[in-house]
Amino acid sequence: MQLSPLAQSFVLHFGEMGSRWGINRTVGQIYALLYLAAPRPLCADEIVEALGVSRSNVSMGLRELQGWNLVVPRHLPHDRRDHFTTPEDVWQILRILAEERKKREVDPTLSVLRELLMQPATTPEDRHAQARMAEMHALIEQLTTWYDDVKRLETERLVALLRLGAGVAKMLDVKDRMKGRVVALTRRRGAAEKKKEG
Amino acid sequence: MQLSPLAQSFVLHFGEMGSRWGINRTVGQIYALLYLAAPRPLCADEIVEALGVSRSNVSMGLRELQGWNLVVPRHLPHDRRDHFTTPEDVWQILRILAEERKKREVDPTLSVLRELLMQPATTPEDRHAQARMAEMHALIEQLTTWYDDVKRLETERLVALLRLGAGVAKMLDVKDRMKGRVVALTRRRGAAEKKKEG
DNA sequence: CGGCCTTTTCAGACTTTTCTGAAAATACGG
DNA sequence: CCGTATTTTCAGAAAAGTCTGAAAAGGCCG
Repeated sequence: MQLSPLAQSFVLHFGEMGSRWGINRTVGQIYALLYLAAPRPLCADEIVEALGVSRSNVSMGLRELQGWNLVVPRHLPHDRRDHFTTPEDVWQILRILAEERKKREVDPTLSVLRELLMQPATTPEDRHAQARMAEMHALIEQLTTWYDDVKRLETERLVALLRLGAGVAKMLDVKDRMKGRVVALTRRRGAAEKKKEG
Repeated sequence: MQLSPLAQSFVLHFGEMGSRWGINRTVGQIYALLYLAAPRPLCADEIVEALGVSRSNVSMGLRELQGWNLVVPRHLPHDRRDHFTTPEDVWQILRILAEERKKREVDPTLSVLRELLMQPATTPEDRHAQARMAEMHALIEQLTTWYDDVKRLETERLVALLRLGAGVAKMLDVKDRMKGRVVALTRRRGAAEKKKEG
């Protein structure tokens, strides 16, 4: 499979971006290629040919991508070779990406912060340091709580929420003005257990 | 300045995480140190002593952090040396981080996608590739539009929005049930220009 | 200006990461 | 089982990134 200039540009761009995203060039390129091809699965040799990298490099890249759940293996009938593809739905990809990055980039920090906050602080410096850590911890908790909540929405609702944007904040004002009437309505639908209203 | 074990752990963790975040170890450590010390600014030599890295390394690290707007220089009276600190408010830090990461990690992709989508597609493969790119482009546009909207909120409101979480989606349901009454109220306050209702 | 203190630059040493080819392992049909 | 097709592993080459010390540059005050 020879890449068209169009696909080539896309693939090369993802290779470049790879470094900024903390993945390596080849991995970025493989992903880009599979993304473009989706839903058609490619086998390793097609990837080798399209990208001009070694077979072993592709093997390792595919393994890493599977570790991220960004690529899934597929078996085609009458073909012994493994084939690979990415989930087709971009919103699904977004969810996976968010989940995996959280797991790798946020969770470890959260757990270190928790641990350090448990330790007794003896000096004023340490007390100050813990106060700073507590602020960071609270922020991350708030973000991850929001994320855990939002990620459960079906895509259609997630899109609606995004489209609304800051409009939500305005709705909060409205809610305040309505002195609890919307809240009451929401409760009636069994929705408001988890949140604390103003 | 000698680091306590508590501060040490925090700093080392940020050093480690640095690689996953696409920044280097020293830069991560310098940032962690300044974050803990904030609002007290530190001079380069204090950083050198605390981290045990070379003066030149600190100089480069500080420059990078200034490029990210995560660290700002300060001049202390009666001291010719430059001092540095991070913004004290974690929400402010979050905003800066989001903005800079978007600039480096999202915007370039968005512009590549736009460019590639402008090009005429001749083959069926290219048409398919462009369709895939269009999906990705639409997703990113939606996310950045939401982000541009939300980032303008004052912190207090942003927090309220986060606390609400997926509750927003429930509010959307309520809105539907109320057959436009909330929308009308919102409009009266001049908030709903930009969004398309159901 | 000249001396002193501070910061920046940068060539190259060092470290880490990426990539490859060759060999080993695995899977599968006959 | 055997032979073939395919994938994985891995040692080391290559590339990329990080860090340092020495030297240059910058800035300030007398």
